[in-house]
Amino acid sequence: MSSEPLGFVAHDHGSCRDAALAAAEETCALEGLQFTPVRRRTLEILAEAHAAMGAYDLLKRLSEDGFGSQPPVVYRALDFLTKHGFAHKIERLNAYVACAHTSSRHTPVFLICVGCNAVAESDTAEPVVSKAAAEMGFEVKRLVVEAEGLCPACQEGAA
Amino acid sequence: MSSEPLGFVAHDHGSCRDAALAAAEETCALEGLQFTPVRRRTLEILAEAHAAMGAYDLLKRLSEDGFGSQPPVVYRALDFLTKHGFAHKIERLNAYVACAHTSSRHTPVFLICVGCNAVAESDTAEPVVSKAAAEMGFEVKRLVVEAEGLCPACQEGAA
DNA sequence: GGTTTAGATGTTACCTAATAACATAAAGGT
DNA sequence: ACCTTTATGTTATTAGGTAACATCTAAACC
Repeated sequence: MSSEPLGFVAHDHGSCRDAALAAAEETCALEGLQFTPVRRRTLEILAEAHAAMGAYDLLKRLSEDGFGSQPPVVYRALDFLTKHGFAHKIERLNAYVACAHTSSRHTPVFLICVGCNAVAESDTAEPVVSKAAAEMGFEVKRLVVEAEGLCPACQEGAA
Repeated sequence: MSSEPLGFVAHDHGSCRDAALAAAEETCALEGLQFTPVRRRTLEILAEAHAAMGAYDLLKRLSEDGFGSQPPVVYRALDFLTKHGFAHKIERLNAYVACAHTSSRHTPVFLICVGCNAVAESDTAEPVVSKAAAEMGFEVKRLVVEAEGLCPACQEGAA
């Protein structure tokens, strides 16, 4: 459960959740951030799902758990989680995932399987773009790299 | 107007439009695709705007021009244009741009200026991801690479 | 202890993005 | 001419996201 790419291999999602929560808890304590019940629960749901979830699915789960039922509830929690790197938005899917790299800040690359909707997170995309950007004098603040395709299991299924 | 990165330099948008339309026209003739009035007009609007446009802004323009006024009208045109590479979707913005590389198929990298909303398109991102993907046995079908930041002009403005 | 203030949570109301399902109208092939 | 495919248009609905405002809680201050 270190920072190596987790990929599409089968594994225990329970320990993913624990790791994600523990990491967030620690960071929040360190930086004086409020890891409140909604925020905690939101991350927990994401980490357990271990897949990209839409904001409204997430919201339904939250309201079933006794939290507010209106969109701002979930969007504020997601703002917090993404701002501090505990979760990421998958732009291609308008959906959210718990961060799989509990260690530190990074420029994630997402691999989205169109067969089973699993999402794997891998590190270090930075170098790719910097060349093209530099040529134009463009200063990169944030980078989105998302690959759609087939994970190993779904490649077999397709054949 | 070749396939070199156009970037954020000032240039004649009129000739961009002509180039984009000519290229689409040619490809459609070659491949037996129907470059119908709505599709043509949609690409034309995008190419003239020379910026990312939301689907609903585009739709308003189309309906003012006498085409249908309901969402599917524009989404179908956009499906056609993006499927054949005449336009691209900017996932980060839920918006669409005419393709700046009239020549051939490519894996575009988009540089999105958060200062002025200009979008530049550059080529070749492929190599970046292939390594991470290969490590996990992931087969990439489509790649989204979008950098947010500041273009040269807006960097000066910020200072 | 009581007060002020900032941050968090909840609501209503609304806007933008996108798709499903169905009817009609042209093109294209035989 | 006839049939089939592709394209266009509609209505209706779902998903994604934000603005504005009221309330509550917890530090921080006196």
